[in-house]
Amino acid sequence: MARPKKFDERQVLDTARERFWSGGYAATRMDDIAEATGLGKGSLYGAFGGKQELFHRVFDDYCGSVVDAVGRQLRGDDADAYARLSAHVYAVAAATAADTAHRGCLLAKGAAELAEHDQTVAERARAAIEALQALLEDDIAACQRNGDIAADTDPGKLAALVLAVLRGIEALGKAGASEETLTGIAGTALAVLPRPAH
Amino acid sequence: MARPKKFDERQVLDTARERFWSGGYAATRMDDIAEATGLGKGSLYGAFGGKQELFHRVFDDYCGSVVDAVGRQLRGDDADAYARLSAHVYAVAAATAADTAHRGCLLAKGAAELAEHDQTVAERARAAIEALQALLEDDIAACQRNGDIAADTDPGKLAALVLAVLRGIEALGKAGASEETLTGIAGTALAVLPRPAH
DNA sequence: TCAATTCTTGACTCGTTCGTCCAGAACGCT
DNA sequence: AGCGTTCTGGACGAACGAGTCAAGAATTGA
Repeated sequence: MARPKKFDERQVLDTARERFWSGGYAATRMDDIAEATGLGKGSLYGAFGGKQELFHRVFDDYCGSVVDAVGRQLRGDDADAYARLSAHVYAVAAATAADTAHRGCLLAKGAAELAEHDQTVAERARAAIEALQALLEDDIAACQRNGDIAADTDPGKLAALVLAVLRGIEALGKAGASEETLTGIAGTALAVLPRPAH
Repeated sequence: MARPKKFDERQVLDTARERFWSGGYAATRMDDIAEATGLGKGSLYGAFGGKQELFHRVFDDYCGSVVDAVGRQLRGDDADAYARLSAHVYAVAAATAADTAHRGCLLAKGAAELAEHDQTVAERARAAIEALQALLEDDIAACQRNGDIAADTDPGKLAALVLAVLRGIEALGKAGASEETLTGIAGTALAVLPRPAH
């Protein structure tokens, strides 16, 4: 019926994510993205609408994939709940330390740059954070059922604390903290979680 | 000898801070700053050199004032060390919640936007974070001497954890967390700090 | 008062960047 | 093959923003 698209939308979004991630929104040029993807600007605008809309697509995708990935790391049987929590916290510290370019997380970076002036970004970020907290809360509740964490503490409160520590690890990583420091924070955070008596 | 400056450098820096803070670096125009201060662009460039140099001045100032302010909150006698720590943690949560514009902290925002590509900003942010950690460590060590926190935990590790929580509170605030959530995190973080036996 | 010096103003230059537009290409259907 | 439709590429327009510059203003010392 009509000429089919020559490019893979998924691939273009990935490339755009890469650019926005390392440069930020304002500093990334549409021409960059066009060149990086090999697309002409006409195709780019035709397919995605404009810079802001493209960023929203990328940001949404990113938030979704982060929540998915964390979900895969945290969901499972009660028996392994604490091991999964511990692995996740250390994984975030390691990933942040390994990010030598200090790009941090696009969720945090995008929110920092745009949340104040872009309602859509703000809302999406809020939703993603809420989802992450829910995942943590479920896992912590499982830890409590399994006797790995004291049952007399509100799992929601502990989840909020752990989430804050994770976001803090990333912020410190962006500010140049060493891998040792970040791993140390992960360990200390896990160590101070209240254990059941005996 | 020569015509004296008509403007107050301090005031210009404050105005520039305001602009950079709410708009970010890339999205803030020198014309904006010129208009906001009432200065002509010539004076602005004559006095500060250029956009990047002006931002560096603003950023340095900001980092210095944050470290100073925290220092004033945390330094004092051993007897009040825990009260000061507690007050500080709650103060950060309250301040973040009160920041309805979700601007967050310029230190975090600037680092997020520029640390990857601007060596000077990265270095300054790292130094500020290190100074904050040192202040926390001193206060926590005082708490331990006074018997408010278990003495068998490395104060440096606890300080790193608390710092991560504080940075995390701010990150969550920017993502839209409620005052209740933020205050809750502050309380939970203080509650899980290890107490001396009896 | 005059000269020397530094500050001020805003118009100007020049590169940059978003978004548009259009001629032509690729495809499926008849 | 011919046609309608959609995609492609890149030239173009228009606005914008960083930094410059030159003419004039304010000030002190002689």
